[in-house]
Amino acid sequence: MENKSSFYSRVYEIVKLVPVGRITTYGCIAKYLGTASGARMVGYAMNVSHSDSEIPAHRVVNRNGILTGKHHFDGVNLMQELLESEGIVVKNDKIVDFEKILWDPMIEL
DNA sequence: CGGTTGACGCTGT
DNA sequence: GACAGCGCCAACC
Repeated sequence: MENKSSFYSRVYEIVKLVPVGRITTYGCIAKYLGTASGARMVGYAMNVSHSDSEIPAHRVVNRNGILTGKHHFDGVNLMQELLESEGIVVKNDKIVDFEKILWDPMIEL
């Protein structure tokens, strides 16, 4: 666990801890980091996460369970494909049973 | 050191 | 119920 001062590094660690078949939200991560209002920062951190191929950014969605960041992937369908590949059902760019598979670091940790 | 940005969230109309 | 605007905080130029 590298203790990086960068806010992003912390986000990476959280996302990496998300188990397969589960997802988390920007707001939950932001809140867990102490910056509840900085949900945008979490999303921005994911953008930088491209340097780290170990980060399943597709498991991170907005608080509605919508694949808001799918546009940032290699392909618009890639994000949904990855989620479905892990057993997550996605419909209309939204995660089905989103609340059921939601993995909240504040609760799980 | 200051301005801009950004994969969000909430409240108001 | 849908849409728009504002706020937040941290990194980047």
